[in-house]
Amino acid sequence: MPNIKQSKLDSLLRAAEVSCAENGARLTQRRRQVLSELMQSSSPLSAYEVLDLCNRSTTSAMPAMSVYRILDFLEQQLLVHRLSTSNKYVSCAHITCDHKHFQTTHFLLCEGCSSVEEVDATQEASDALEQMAKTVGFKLTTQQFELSGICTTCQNSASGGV
Amino acid sequence: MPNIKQSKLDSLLRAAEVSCAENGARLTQRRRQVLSELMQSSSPLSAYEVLDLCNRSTTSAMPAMSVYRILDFLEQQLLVHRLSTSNKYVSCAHITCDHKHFQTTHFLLCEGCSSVEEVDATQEASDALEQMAKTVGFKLTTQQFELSGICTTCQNSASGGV
DNA sequence: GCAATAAATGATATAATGTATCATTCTGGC
DNA sequence: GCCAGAATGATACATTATATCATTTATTGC
Repeated sequence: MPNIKQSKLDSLLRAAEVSCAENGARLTQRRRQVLSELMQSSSPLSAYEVLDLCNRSTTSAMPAMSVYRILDFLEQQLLVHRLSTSNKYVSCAHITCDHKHFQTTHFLLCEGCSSVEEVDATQEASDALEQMAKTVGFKLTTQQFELSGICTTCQNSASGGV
Repeated sequence: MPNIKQSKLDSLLRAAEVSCAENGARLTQRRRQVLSELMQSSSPLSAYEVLDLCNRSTTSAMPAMSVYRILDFLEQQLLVHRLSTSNKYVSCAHITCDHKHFQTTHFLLCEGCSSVEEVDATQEASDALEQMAKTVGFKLTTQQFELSGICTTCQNSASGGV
């Protein structure tokens, strides 16, 4: 389901390439391929789903091992995020902007269409959660959650499908 | 690591049995065994870790299938919780009290000792998160998160281990 | 340009995790 | 005791993830 234009995809990939270069890393052909599949997907993909997509669009088969390695790499580069509740991956929504990740990015998962919205935590939410942890003596290290809900589109089309 | 007394364990299991009975369900031998292992563990356990523990303490081997079925059952009965970030299970901290779960229970995971603290969401936190979702049109369905941090004990023993 | 080195990927095997399916045993009600 | 339904056993298999070593591809110094 290619829900973005080719031109948009190209500019995203170019930005990702620059981002890698700044870290002294390279966005190779394979990495670009994996990232591209994630960018074109409207919902999170599992490692093997990515693998299948890659092997569908190419003649040379990629081994599972490579996908896991590449996903790890892309995650380190903050180009993709791993959703721990579903064990799936999404491409970062902030590749083209100068957004910095401070471990306060949240993911809103739509139960209707499986789409994902990436949002920055509000100060109020961060404070409230920190305070909550504090009452039992915990010191939070990361604040990155996955919240389940229903997106605008699915709320309107009451059926809740794609 | 049996970090609770036998008497405490017994009373927990008795409470669990009553709780099941109220729902017209039964806490069978196997279910009791699985629940007991989780209660005695100071940290979350994976399905196969539970399986190994069960098969260590009994002569008759339990198949993996049973563990998954039983964990599902116990989760439905709200006697155990599944931590989605780690795919592990913990026994509910509120079995003996009259606590009701409204999908607003959070889990604080200690990165030092892997212990888990189960806390109720504060009103402030719930509101702040709901508000945050609202800004992008999301309507939250559940609020149950897993927050990473450092517990009191590990903060004090600066080493941070068990 | 070319060898030496490091990075990335390929290839294979295997470990770990989770589920489908049907057979068997256990339980409570009659 | 017998029956219906619940629970568990047993087997096979699907899915997901990792370990390991070989090979290819890029980079660097010369």
